[in-house]
Amino acid sequence: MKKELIKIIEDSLKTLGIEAIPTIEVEVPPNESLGDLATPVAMSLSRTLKKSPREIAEELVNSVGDKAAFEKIGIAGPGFINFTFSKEYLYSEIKNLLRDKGKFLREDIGKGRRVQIEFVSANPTGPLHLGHGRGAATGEALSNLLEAAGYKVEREYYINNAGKQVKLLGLSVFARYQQLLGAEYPFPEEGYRGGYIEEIASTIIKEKGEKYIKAEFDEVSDFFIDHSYGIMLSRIKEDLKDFGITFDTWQSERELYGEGDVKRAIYDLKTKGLIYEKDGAIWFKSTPFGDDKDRVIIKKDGEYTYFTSDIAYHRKKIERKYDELINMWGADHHGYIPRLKAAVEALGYPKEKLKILLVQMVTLLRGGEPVQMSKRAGEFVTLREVIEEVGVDTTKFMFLTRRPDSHLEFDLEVAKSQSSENPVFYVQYANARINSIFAHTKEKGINTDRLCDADFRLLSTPEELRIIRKLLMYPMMFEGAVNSLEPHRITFYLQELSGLFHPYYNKYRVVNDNVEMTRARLALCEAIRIVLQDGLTILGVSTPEKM
RNA sequence: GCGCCUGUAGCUCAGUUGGAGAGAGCAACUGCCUUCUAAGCAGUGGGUCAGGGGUUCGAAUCCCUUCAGGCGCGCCA
Repeated sequence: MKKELIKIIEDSLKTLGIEAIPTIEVEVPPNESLGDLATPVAMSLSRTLKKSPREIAEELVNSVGDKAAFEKIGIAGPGFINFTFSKEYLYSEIKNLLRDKGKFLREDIGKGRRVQIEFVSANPTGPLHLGHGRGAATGEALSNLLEAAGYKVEREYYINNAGKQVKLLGLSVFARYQQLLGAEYPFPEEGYRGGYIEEIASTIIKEKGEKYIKAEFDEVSDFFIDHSYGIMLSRIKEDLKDFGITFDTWQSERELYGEGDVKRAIYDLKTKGLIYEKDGAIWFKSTPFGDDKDRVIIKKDGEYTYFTSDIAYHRKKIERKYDELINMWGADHHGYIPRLKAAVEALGYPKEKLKILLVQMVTLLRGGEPVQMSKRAGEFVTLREVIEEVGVDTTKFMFLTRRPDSHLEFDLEVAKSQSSENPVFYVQYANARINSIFAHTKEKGINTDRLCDADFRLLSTPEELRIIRKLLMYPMMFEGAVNSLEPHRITFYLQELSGLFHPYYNKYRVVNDNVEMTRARLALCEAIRIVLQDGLTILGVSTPEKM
């Protein structure tokens, strides 16, 4: 719809002999009585052509070639050109949708380009909390969206299993282990205090008995660390699975050390003269690449920093030759962006290749009161608890009806009390109702084959035409969502589409005495169902047959 | 102190990358189930787009500034 219009506008500009044709912008007019689509192009041409916008608009309108596609073309306001498509055009497009939905719904924007999306990547030192859930839902929806747009998408989870944090996890479990067996052992100051630490300690007792009692931690640390983080990681995987999130690859931080990636990264920087020593530590000269200070990559005590392995990690990503890299981070890591981009650029890669999307914090409330989310203190509500309390689809929709970079207040009481009113059900219900209509046709023995051949001219009520127009907007909305990397646009679109269907359903009977009319309306319902299911699938939300 | 994000209806949030008279859901109130699912429908009320300047044909959107909230500024991850 949009593409065709742009072409028509371009053609008529050419007929007018205008040489410098700008990128034609097309938008939806604020009021539907004005038309289906509008362009402000006359206004932007006004300056270069030294003519008034309305004058240009009139010339442009007069030179439109394909008049049959439009019912009317009007000029309004300061010089907007409003296009109202003809019914014939709408009918032929809806027919295309039904005939070949893949071709209609999909815009091949990616053209097979490879993109890797790294998201969640929570430290395996505790269960996933709600903030991780937001990243998970958003990352999954974005991945699905890009995949639908013709990108080859790889979803990756980066496992921080090498540093101080997993060591602290091991030590926390070790301390609990000793305490459970009645041995005196001081719990680490900064240790993880959640109940899961004790659970892990108990399983170790069950499996290994008192084998490690009164041992030195340093001697058994490998076991405690590996065992503990292994359990945490498998729990995280369970949580993600139950939340409906899948990953293609799991990159381990340890592996980067084991396979020499870290050494190679340092070597690369060294040969570029970007490494120096100061105060007993080794530094990476990141300031020439836009960072505000240089960064330590090997500490005084000989240990690497987290940043060092991250450099290696991103070097490896780039070596894998993705056309684009997307990292989805919690917004609390935003200060880390300049240094990582500096590293990417220092290694000789264009930093535009790496896009870092921030997902803002989730403030968890219960009845208006903030709930603590500190992992260390062990007081936090897990993602699992939330989805058990309010449901997977509702939780996802809570996240996907918001811009990722907006702060979000998630009140458990509100989420629960509203869960039956949640917009997700409104959309799913529209789909379920349509299923129900088709179930009804079966009982009545109505032929639902080849609905694309129905007589669309029978769809002439304002409601029906409005629905058709909305359906035809889907590709335009889809393209916008892809280009801006904003899956939440789909969420809003689906609500709007459902908001047209429900009143229609209420006012008109799809299955009625007129066979041809029934088939035409069934065709419309089928088209709605196709779009609803496509959108919900991209969002990672289920499409129940019945509700 | 510096940097990033946010401020739109009572509440939670959209606002198509600068477009036309500012939207949705929830909450409140009034009606609608013997016919394809009432998780629905029809209707009513609700705004200084945080404040102030600027840029231009045109600003919730861009720039400056003030205020408010959140988050960062480690040889932690």
